[in-house]
Order: sequence, then structure tokens, then C-alpha cells
Amino acid sequence: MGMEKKYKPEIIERKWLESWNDSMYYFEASSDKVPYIIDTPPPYPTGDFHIGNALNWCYIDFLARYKRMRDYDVMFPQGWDCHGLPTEVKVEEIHDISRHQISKQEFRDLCRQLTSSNIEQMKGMMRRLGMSIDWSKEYVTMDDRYKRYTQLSFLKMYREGLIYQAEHPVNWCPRCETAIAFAEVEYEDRDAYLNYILFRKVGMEKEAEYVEIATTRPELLASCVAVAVHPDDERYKSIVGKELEVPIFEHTVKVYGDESVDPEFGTGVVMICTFGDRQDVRWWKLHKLPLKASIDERGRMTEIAIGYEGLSVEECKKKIIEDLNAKELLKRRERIKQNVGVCWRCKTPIEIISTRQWFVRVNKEEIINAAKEIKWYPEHFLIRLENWVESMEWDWCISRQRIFSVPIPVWYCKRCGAVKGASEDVIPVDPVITSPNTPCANCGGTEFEGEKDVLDTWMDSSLTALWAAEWDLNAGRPSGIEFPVELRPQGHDIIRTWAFYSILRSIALTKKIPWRTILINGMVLGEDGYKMSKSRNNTISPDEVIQKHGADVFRQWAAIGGAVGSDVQFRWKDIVAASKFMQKLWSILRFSMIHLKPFFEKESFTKEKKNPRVVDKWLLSKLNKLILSVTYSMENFKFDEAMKSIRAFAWNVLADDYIELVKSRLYGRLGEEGKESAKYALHETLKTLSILLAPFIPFYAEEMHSYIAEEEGERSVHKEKWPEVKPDMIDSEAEQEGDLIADIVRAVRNYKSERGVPLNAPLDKIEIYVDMEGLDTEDIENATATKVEVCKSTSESKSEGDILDVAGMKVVIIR
RNA sequence: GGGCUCGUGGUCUAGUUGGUUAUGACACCGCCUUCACGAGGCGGAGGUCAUGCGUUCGAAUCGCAUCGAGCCCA
Repeated sequence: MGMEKKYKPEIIERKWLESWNDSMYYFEASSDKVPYIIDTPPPYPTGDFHIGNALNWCYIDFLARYKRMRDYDVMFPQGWDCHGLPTEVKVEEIHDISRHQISKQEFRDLCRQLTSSNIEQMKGMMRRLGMSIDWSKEYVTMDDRYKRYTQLSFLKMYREGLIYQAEHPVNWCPRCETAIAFAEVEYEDRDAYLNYILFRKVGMEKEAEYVEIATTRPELLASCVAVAVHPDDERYKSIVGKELEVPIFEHTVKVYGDESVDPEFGTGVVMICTFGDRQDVRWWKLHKLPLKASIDERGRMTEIAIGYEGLSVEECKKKIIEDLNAKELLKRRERIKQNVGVCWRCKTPIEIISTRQWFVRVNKEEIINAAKEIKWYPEHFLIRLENWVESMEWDWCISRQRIFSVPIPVWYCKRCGAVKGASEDVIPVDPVITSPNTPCANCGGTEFEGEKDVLDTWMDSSLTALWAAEWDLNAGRPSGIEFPVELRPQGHDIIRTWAFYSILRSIALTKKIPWRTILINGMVLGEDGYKMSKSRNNTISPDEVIQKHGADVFRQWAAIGGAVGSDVQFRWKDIVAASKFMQKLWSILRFSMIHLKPFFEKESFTKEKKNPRVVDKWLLSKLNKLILSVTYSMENFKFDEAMKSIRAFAWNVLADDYIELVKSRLYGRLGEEGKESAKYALHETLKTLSILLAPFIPFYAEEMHSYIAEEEGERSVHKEKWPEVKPDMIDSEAEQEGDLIADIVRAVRNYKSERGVPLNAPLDKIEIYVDMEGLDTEDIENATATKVEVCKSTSESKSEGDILDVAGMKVVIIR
């Protein structure tokens, strides 16, 4: 059956997808091979496996396939990080309900259903992209097994004092009505007014004197607990230690001198409220100020904001400004740009509210030391983690006032209030539904109230490395699989979250780092050069690329787009270039098969030839150098270099030079020996190429391999061994001579081209003036269709003709 | 305001332990349907390597400063 002229990825890729078996990629727990365990990111099941995910997964798959060929026992598991707010919000949207309208259990069920169907969709895309995932190692964080693991990890850390409960200011989203972690706060520039408000000095009875204070948050006046100025500010030295009266609410507050006040901002006087921002929390702690909360958990004014109770923050702000104006205590207002902390999920401005929450202790030094033990690629992302850890103001708040998450497995004794952690035989447990099976250890009470709060979803996802390695939390040791695992691949956007929390939890639970190596990938930029986002309308889905050009082309784009860690711009022209390469490879294969097919039928075809021609040796030498450089690139995560050098070899060395040089020999114009030698070299090269290409373009590589390696039966290219470099094949003399031959042929071709001579038209003679013993002129003669004579470089030109300079060597063409 | 990354022909990009005429792709121009490939082949034009100063026999590469871009954070 002849091969089609055009490469059709839609047919070839479907064929292999249908015939490949998942078990090809299973991790073998009992294997003697060195394990290579990947802590694959568990995506949030939104249903959309977007191009950024796809880039990340391509990198993982390049490595997984490469390492398997290098004879490692690779584990490429896939998990799903299910819990959290976005699914809750989506469920409310789809069913047009509020989570308060149905029972928690019903609401959770709806979340589970949505999550399951989203997972199925995303899995479809992963398969279509050719990901060699070990599906026997799939995990879903909302499943009981994983929930049990999460709760067990909580209880272990609680018992060791690494998790505690406290009343403390936390970042709070008033729309979601839940506490959030630092990592979940984003900052946005918004327009605001800076209000200049007059505070009356206390003790100036004769004539009222005022201090002017600038604030963007007049609604917090009721929460004002102090005022601060810079201690060296000459304007205000006299009021430090004195008292001021807060307008409208008329309570008095003390003036502190504090170095961190910026005298340039506003009037140089700042009001300290509980809590306007993180700086307020710092001052509140430092000066041991009282706590006056004027905003509640729903973002409404509390009873201490007398006269404003029940208003929203915005309403209150407006009314207070009116009232200040009426009392002539508002001097002026000016517009400013303000950086506002917002909830990363719903973009609502966050408040800092003091509530009772659960916290995980953050030991900054320990985390930074652990992070330094891990090998970072690229290295500089370690700095980002260090900066993040150093900027944390308080411990990690892990409790959430939500529904679709792992419940915190504790009860409170109704009699004495003592906390009772769940015992291991009952977890996973929802303490709101189930009661403990033993009495209170403190007072013997048997009535309990279950904890209503649930865990932050990072409490699930920070365990993925331990889960993949089946770390035994009870025994505190690995269960047969080595730990730390080898690799964490992830994006730089979640260094401060997933990477940070994973390191923290691994240290806390295992006293070890979670992975030896972390490989950070960049973001995908749209064709306009900006980060892809729906609001910019510059998104491309991997699906669109696959439908038009196939998964191999997408994967090639991912490999070649840039160094790992740098952002990769999406451009259709790169996709087109990749697809041209697919066609080129196909043409090379198609041409080769014309000659190799009969070759396979001979018994001698795999044997090395006794008298290989110099051009054949030249090709095999370059092939071995290619193996060397691709192997080096793969070991150092330089996928772009690896793919580019394979592409350059296949296109320039093999197709443009070698095949052109040996065509005549292959067509048998020079007898059997030269033909066999060329076929051997061609076969070796194609077989090796199919393996080198396999990590990158697994579909095409499999197709190619099925032709080339047909003598070896049904074996998949993905079960092949990575090629070894044969040092004796690297032959610098052959390379030098081969380069010379290729250069001469190219020069003659150009000569003909410039003069409008058809390329296959013979010339009279070519004289080459070079001192190379026994230069093999046969391939030159065939490729140029012209007789060649080699002369001493020092001798005079023998004939009249056109003189060419080829790499400093004289070549005379006689027509 | 701080940190990180980066600035190479029209566009994107390789090259950074310093070393002869700076890599490749796309776009552009010219020629060629030569028995694998016209989404191809062959050839051509196009760059003061952001700017300035410095180190050096020698700088795209090292140092400092300036300008600009992107990301992360306050």
C-alpha cells in the first residue's frame, strides 16, 4: 500500500489513540528500576483544560516519556483539586439557587455532580493531547479516601500543636462571607477619595483647635483607636502623647509617634482603625490598642457605629461624608489612585476582621531552608518564594465558612467547651452530622457540637506529593515508595500558594522536602503579547489547534516556544511552521520507504556494511552527535533546544543534504554495495529519529516507528530504549570530508541555478583543487550529474572555466 | 514604593564561564513544478545586539547608570 502524499494527523492520531493501551504507562511498584515520581498538578475541575495547563502538561509528558525510555520507573499520576468556592458559585448559577435555600448535603451533591462531569471533559482533552498519564494512579480530592487523608493530616498537625485555634484579624471576603488566606488576596488599582477630616484636640477648652487627618476610609471612624505621626515630624511634635476627639463618635484617642508613618502622605497624620489594612494590625499589636470592630462579617456596620448600624460600607461612607460636611469637619476631598485588596475569586474588596479561626503555624526559617534544598529550574524563582515567605504577616488561616470542602474533624463539648478531635476509625467525618463515640476527655460530657467550618482547599492540595508517594501519616514514614519524590512541575503563578503550602506541609508531616526538583513553567501569552484572559478576548483553546493541525503540532509548539520558565507567546504562524515540519518528516519517511521496503526483506539489512561511503559515515557521525546533544538538553529541561536540534538535523542534514547526495545510489545507479550502505545509514537514522521524536510528537513517532521497525513486530516506540551514543561512530574526518562534499554540491547547484541550467543537466567537468587523499567523488558526480576531477591545491587550473570559491577551496566548472 | 525577568534585522527568537564576517523562524524579493515534499526547493536583501559610561588586547555576553516592557508583591 502506497503512502499518501499528504500527512493527515486527524487519521493517524485517532488510529494510535484507539490502539494504545493505558497500561503502557503504569508505574510498577515492584520494579527494580529507579523510580521517577512526578507530583503532577491537580487542576481545579472547571471543565476547561486551557492552553496554560496544556503547556505545563506537555513539559511533564516530554519528561515522563523521555525518562521511561531512559529506563526509569515513571509515575505520572493525575489528581483533581475539587473543593472550593468557584464550584459553589457555579452551582448556584446553574441551578439558580442560593446555597442557603437547600440543605448542605444537597448542595454538596450538586457540587460533586458538576465536578465529576467537568473532570470527564478535562480528561478527554488530556488524552487527546497524548498525555502518558498513569490513570491507575488517578485521585480525586473529594473522594472519601483522599478526604480521610486530609483529615488525618489535620489531626496529626493539631495534636502536634502545629494547628491551633485563635481569635485574630484575618483577611475576610464579605461577599463570600469567609476568611481567606494571604495568598487569596489580590490587589487592584481603584479610584478613591482622600478625605481631609478635622479631629479636635482635647483640653483646648477656650478655643477649639483641630488636627487635620487624611483618610480614604471615613466609614471606619467608629473603629478609630489611635492616631499616629512620625516622631521627627516638626509639625506634630507637640501633639504626641496628647489626645484627640474622633469626629461624630466623640470618643477620644491617643496620638502615637511611629517611625512607619509616611510624613509625605496626606497631612502626615494617620488614623489607626481596627482594621483598615495590614499596617493597622501591626500598630494594633505594637501599641496594644483596643479592638473596635465596626464592620461585620457580611460587610455591614455594627452597633458601635452608632447612627450607621446596618448600613453597607459604601452607604456608611457616603452618609458619614455628608454628616462631616454638615458639621464643617470635612476640609476637602481629593481623587487618588488606591491599591485595594480584593478577593481573588469574586474581586470584592476584602476587610480585615478579627474572628475565631483555625491557623497553621508558619515557621518562615524552616520553610526557606527547605526551599533552598530543592533544585529550582529556573533558579531565580526560589527568590520569589523567599520574598513571599518573608512578607507574611501572620499564620496561615485554614478555616473557611463554606460548604463544599473537607470538614474540620473536631467537636466542642457542650458542657466544658473542650475541643475533641475525631478518632481515626471514624474519619472521614462530618462533625455536624456525626457525633463522637467517646465522652469528653476533659469532663466526661457526652453532648457535643460539631465544628461547622471547613478546610481551605490548599489543605487538600498541599498533600499531593505525600499522596503520590503513599506516605503513611500514621507511621510517619514512606510505604515502599521513595520520598521525597523527584519532580514538581507547576506554573510560577502558584509559587506563593501551591508550592509554598506543599513545602510547609511536607516539612510539618514528614520532616522532609516534598520533591528534589521543582520545574517552573511560564504563562501563555496571546497573539497580542498579553497574558491570555477572557476579558482581553485573546484566548486560544488547545482544542482549536488540535482540530486544525493535530496534537503533535500543538506539542511541538509547546516544546519550541521558549525556554522552560519563560512566558510563551501563542502565534498561529508557529503552529503552521510546526505543521510544515510534520509534512517534511512525512515526505522523508515516504521517500525512504520506497527504498527501504524491499531492503527489509533481505536477511542482511540490519547488519553494518563493510565499506560504508564517507557520506554515510558523515550522516551517522552527525546522528550520534545529535543523540548526545538531545540527551543533554532533555536532562537539563531544555525542550526547546532538543526539539530545535532534532528539527535542524532532520530538515537540513538528512533531507536537504544527505538524501540529495545519495539519491542516485538509492535508485541503484551505482551497484549494490553503495545502495546497501546508504540504506543501512538511512534506516539507522530514521529509527533513531523516531525514538528521539517520541517524547515530543508521540503520534507521528509511533507511525514512523511502525514502518521503520516493522522487522521487530508490534513493539511501540514508547517502549523503546533511548538511543546510546556510539563513540566510534563519531568520526571527525568523515564529517570534514562529508561537509566538503555537501558544500561542493551546494555550490554547483547554486551555479546552475544562477545560470538557469536545470539542476539535473550535466556539465562537462568539475575540477576540485584540494589536498585530500582519496576524496570520495562518487556522490558528487551523482548529485551534480557531472564528471569530477580532483587536483592538487597548488597546481594551476587545468582548464578554462568558471572559478568558484567553496569554503576557501578552488572549484572550476567547465561547461 | 520593593523584588524578579527581559530589551538582538519589520515581527518573534538562539547565543550570556568574554574571542574571528551574530542563530534560526515568519514576513519580504528573485529564480525553479528536478522522479519524497510547491504549506516545497535554491538563492538574496535586511541588525550601531535599548541607551550611556566603565572593566578588558577584545563586550550581545561582565559592572554601574538611564530609559522602556512584563510579571510578582506592598
